[in-house]
Amino acid sequence: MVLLDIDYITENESAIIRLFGTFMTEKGPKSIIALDKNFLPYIYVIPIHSERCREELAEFDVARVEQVARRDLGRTVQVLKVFFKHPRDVPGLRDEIANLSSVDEIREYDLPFYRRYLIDKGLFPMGKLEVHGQPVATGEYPGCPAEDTYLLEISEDPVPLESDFPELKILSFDIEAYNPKGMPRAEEDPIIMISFSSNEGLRKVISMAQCDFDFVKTVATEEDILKEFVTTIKNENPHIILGYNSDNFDFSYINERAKLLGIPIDLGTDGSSLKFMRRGFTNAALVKGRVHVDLYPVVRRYLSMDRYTLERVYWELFGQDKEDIPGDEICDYWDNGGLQLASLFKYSLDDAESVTKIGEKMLPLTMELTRIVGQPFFDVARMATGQLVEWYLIRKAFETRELVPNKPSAAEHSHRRGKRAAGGYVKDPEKGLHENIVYFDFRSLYPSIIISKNVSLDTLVEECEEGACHVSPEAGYLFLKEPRGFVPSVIGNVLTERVRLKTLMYQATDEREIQVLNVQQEALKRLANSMYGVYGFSRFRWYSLECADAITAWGRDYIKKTMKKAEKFGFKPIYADTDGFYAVYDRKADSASDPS
DNA sequence: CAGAAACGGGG
DNA sequence: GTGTACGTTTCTG
Repeated sequence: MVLLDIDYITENESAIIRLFGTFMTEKGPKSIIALDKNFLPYIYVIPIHSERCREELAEFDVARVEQVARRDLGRTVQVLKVFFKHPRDVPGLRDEIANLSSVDEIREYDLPFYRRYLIDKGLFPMGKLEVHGQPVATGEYPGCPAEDTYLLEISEDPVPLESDFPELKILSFDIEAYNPKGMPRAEEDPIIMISFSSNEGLRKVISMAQCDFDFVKTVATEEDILKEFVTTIKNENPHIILGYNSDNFDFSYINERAKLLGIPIDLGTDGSSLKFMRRGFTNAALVKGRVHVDLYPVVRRYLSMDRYTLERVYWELFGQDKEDIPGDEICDYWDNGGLQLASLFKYSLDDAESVTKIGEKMLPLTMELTRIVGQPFFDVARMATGQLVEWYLIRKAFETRELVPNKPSAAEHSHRRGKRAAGGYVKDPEKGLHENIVYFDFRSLYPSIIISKNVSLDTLVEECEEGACHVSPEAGYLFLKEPRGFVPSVIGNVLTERVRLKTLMYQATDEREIQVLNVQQEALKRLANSMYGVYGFSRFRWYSLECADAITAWGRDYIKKTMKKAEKFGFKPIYADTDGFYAVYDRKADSASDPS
């Protein structure tokens, strides 16, 4: 099966992991839910005194305790792996355990259960895996009553398989609501149209209004629009549902109208209804077993524009204007009928089709990041790059038996924000119109410094033998040359893998293969380029003012030295920023030979 | 000027 | 859900 999503449910006081997937049958793709009953949540406890700690832990209602060896800041430590009976036990018990007199510190106590599962089992969403086990009749598990879904209880660990990009069915939708007073209010303003577009050619607009277009499906009431909305999605059975600002607008609006009118929006492959997850101050709309992706946050992250309206994004990606009906005129177009109503139908469908097109352009990168970072597509599509890097490192830490540093407390966070590392070197540009400009820049300056100077939390030392350390300019921080630090080794591997993929890409002849390799190396580039920020980002688990400071100090040192050298050859710098500078060639100043 | 509040996308 | 965005712009005292 291809792993689309993951969560867990509770039955008889214990947690059951649900792997939502899809597999091919002769009749087309079929949804599958694989259940795993054999995974327990755990945290690490670093004891002051191991025996005494085990005695104190015996008083707690935990499943079991194991002693294991892990790496922490360059040292091997013996830690206790404390298993709990249920994820919900963790928040309460961890604090009590942290306060025990025999406990120094607790670690990895706040990783969501399903993410822990993916990491520990070596599974990657959007990748293939093999599952073995017993089929289960639907209805035997809470929340698994969907008829068309294959339900399986797994008897051994899922086996991850090598796989190409999965071919996924994408269904986009867009709603129009009646809005006589500006933005529509869900308590009173009805939905008047819902349009669909799929990557398999579906074009459909549901409305209670009539129109001659073949894509229009006319129904009697708003209730019927919502029912037809649910039926269409169930029939199309897409892997991915796309919208634009659908987390906060379309799905929220549909949910509120459906509640008001008593229509169930049971779109999940387990038969569950639409859910909303609070992510900070914003919502994410969740359809179990399918991946709902809101393209708005995706586009905001990957494209740099002044505005992110659907029209602007479409223009940016395809260089074409899109027909637009200003928001406050939609109710007039609806009320006036005739030609105006017809163009409203066209506009609505066009929006859904634009979403499909934008999705086809933007999703491959998100898909690849999902397969590298190893967290659900749903989450990756909504994660900031800092989060992506962090979850990538957490997985790498598990693979190399490193303990993950804790998230900063609120106090620690504000303390970190108080003092920030100095930035890159900037030389203000010299005024005037310059000719014969040359540009010099370091390729991936900061990642290169991290690797070559072994800048890492576990290599930073107070003192060291002559020649055994890299010494940073200015503050003089010491980083051991050996062994390789955790973050430098991860960045090193990412860059090596990227070089390998680029080599394969240049050798490849198949157009599709070239495209895929290109997206893969792009994803790694994105990851490597965000990784240098790990030390400077105040929310980050691997934050280190010393490391951040050392990196920028080396950066300033390199750029200034390079500029000085360039000046000797007659290049006069006119502007510099962080990892590069602009210079004009001044023949008179050139004391050396041919500057080329 | 600093800190608080609003904003984004959507109709 | 082993949880609570985010970075930037505009307003206010």
